[in-house]
Amino acid sequence: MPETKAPDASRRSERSRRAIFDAALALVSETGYAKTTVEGIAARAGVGKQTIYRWWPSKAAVLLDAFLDLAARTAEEAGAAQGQTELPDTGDLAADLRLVLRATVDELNNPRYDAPTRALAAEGSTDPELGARLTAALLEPQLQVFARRIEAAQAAGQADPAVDPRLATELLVGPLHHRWLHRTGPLTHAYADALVEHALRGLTPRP
Amino acid sequence: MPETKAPDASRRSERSRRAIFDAALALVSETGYAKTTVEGIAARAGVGKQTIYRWWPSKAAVLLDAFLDLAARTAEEAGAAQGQTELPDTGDLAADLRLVLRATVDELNNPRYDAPTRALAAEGSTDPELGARLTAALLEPQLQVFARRIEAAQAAGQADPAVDPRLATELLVGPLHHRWLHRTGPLTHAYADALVEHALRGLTPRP
Amino acid sequence: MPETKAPDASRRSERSRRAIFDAALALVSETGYAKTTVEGIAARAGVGKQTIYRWWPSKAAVLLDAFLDLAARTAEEAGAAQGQTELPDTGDLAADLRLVLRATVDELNNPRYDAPTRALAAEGSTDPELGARLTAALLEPQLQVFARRIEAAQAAGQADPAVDPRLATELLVGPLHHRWLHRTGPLTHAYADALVEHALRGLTPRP
Amino acid sequence: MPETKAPDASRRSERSRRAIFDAALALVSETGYAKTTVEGIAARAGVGKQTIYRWWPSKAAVLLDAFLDLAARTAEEAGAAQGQTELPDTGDLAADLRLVLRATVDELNNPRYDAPTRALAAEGSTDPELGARLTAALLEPQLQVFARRIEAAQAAGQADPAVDPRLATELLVGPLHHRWLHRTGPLTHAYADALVEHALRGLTPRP
DNA sequence: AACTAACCGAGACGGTACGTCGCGTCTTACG
DNA sequence: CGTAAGACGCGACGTACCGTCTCGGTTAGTT
Repeated sequence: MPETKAPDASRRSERSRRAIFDAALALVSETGYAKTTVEGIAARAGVGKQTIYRWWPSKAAVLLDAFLDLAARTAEEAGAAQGQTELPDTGDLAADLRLVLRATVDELNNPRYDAPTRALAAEGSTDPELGARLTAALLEPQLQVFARRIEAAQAAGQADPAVDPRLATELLVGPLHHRWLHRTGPLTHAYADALVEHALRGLTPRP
Repeated sequence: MPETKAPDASRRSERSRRAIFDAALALVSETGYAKTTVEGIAARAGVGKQTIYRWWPSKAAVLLDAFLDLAARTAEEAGAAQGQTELPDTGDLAADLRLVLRATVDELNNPRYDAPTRALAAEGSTDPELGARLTAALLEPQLQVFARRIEAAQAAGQADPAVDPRLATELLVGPLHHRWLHRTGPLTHAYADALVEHALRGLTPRP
Repeated sequence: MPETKAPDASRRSERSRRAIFDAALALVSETGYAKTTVEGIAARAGVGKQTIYRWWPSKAAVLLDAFLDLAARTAEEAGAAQGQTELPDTGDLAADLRLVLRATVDELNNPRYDAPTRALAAEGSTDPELGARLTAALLEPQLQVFARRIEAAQAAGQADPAVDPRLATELLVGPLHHRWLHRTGPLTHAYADALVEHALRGLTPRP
Repeated sequence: MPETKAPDASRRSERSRRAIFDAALALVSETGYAKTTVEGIAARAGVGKQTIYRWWPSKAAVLLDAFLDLAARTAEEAGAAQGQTELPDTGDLAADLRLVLRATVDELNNPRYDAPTRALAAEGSTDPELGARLTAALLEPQLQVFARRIEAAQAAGQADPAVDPRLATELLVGPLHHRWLHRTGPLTHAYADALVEHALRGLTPRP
């Protein structure tokens, strides 16, 4: 086993965990990721540094968990009942995709999420291990929302069954992320709509 | 006067500049961007730290210039005459796009470019100023290659003139970068071809 | 009441006490006093840290008790009946002093005692409270051995009654400890003998 | 060579060196050796920690040099002209020894010297390397003062030439240090005088 | 040909943060 | 309730780099 010393998770202080998440998110929002330090997080959370290092290997890992926790709480208070993993299916594929893509645009425009998301994306692109966790926990579920809706559309004869749903998803999300990440243009609902329209033309079933 | 201290560029040591670029690229490739330090670059280049701080404001700026220099040299020895600014126009839009997108795939797969590119993308996504320089110097020219070819196609009646060439470009490049950055799938020529095909269906002129 | 929290000594685990003493002495001998930690003692003794802190206020106090215990056990198995409190009186003062001083030399040369004794002496010289306990428990009894024998000699007319027995004792023990503590020379039986001789005779040339 | 990285001593900042000495001595006097930290010394001296670690291996080494420096400065402003290494020789051995031993008593009673001296003695008794430096730099010169005077007395027929001057010195200094270190009695001029008298006369009753 | 002003290598400096160690307290589960 | 175990807040450790700041020692471009 690669673990040299496994702390007893059952004795973990929930109080500290929460305080660390809050402090981490607050500091990243206020001063940016680069200027956020483990020492600073510990001080702000009223926690010993060791308590951070006991449970996380790096600043990035702390922020990832903090962000995951934030997302989970947000989702919980929003979707609550039916679970956040499901997507709308009104029968109108374009309309449904627009809805979700517009939501994605809103999220990327939300300054509360922007800073940590950029920081995590940056760190994840460099650190493969963290990138994998990040992808699995945040990106993949979001992509699945699109992919499943497209599969449903294919089953219903509304979309070309020959197209890989995965590629179709990337056709929608890829340009959006690209524009966001490189700040090469404004992220608007109109842009989301245009993306859906042009991506769909490629998916429209052949007569 | 914005500059507090303007070093005399005419007396600058070309020898040191080269050595710093080489050291920076080597260290980023070998140990990663995060573990690369200004001190390390200076030591490896056999250069005083001050010589770095005299000409660049940050590690990222050094790496950006180093990478730009690498790209310029590579382009020079490849395209020689007219350089990378021109694009093929065989009359077959799909074929031309495939050609360039496949080249992009090859570049992203080249480990020599992978590490610095990721590092710069990461740093640029966090630091807006650097991001702007990065986009202007590296990303934008590449996007222009696509955009101009698409405009030419529109002028020639091979593509729907109603589509924003910029958006069309993002439809091609966005998914590719997304997959590369998040390592969510293999980057192959087949993938490039599929991207071109489905993006084009959206661009095909209406009967 | 001076004690804020008086643990019930009657329920104390003798097993743990022994284990702590053994671990403490072993660690001090093996790695030195400075590198010996309460945590290390607890781990080696298979004991919770709290069990140490419940009964001792500091690392030095543990070691003092451990050393006292060691001394007691050693004395018990050696002197058995009347113990170390009595001294030989053969009528020959010089011979008796030589005997005891040689024993002291042997003790200081014994590596088993050397490390803890040094550690305690060091700690005691800095921490007055501990120093007092240390002196009372270890040093004073040893000095009394000499002082009483000298008093007896004075009573028997073998020694100048004008001399303070205490000072005479220090004249014997002081140089020995000095040489040991500062490692300024070898500790041998010959040295012990010379000390006795000159302390008794003085430096004044004989007529 | 055992040195891994030798800093360039010629570029050393005298300003920092002085500030570190002052801070170290002040802190030891004010809060005691145990509570004095390298971090604290650095902060008080307005110096980076690395500047301390660059030139000294440990807190004890800093204090040793600081104390040596203090002693040197004190000696300089006191003995100035003829050099502090020489001793009085009035022809009366007892008087001369009393004079120097009384001075030693005064020094040990001086609170300015007491704390650092105890700390160094403690550390030196545990750390052989430091102890050796300490002995060589502070203790040995002091002992030489006595030893040389006694040798002169032997040459002049005032002292038994058969006695090892070294042992005679220890007979004087040992008891004094013993009493000081273990706080087993008051350090007075009377005590110094008594020591000289009995060391010279011996304990043997006069005929 | 000497002067001089800049860059250059080297690296010491005041700092900040790192990740680790040990302190002494507190909490949990067991006997 | 004493105990083994160990998480916790805390403080200091010794190290790594930061970006600034002298130091000589080359190199130009004047004088």
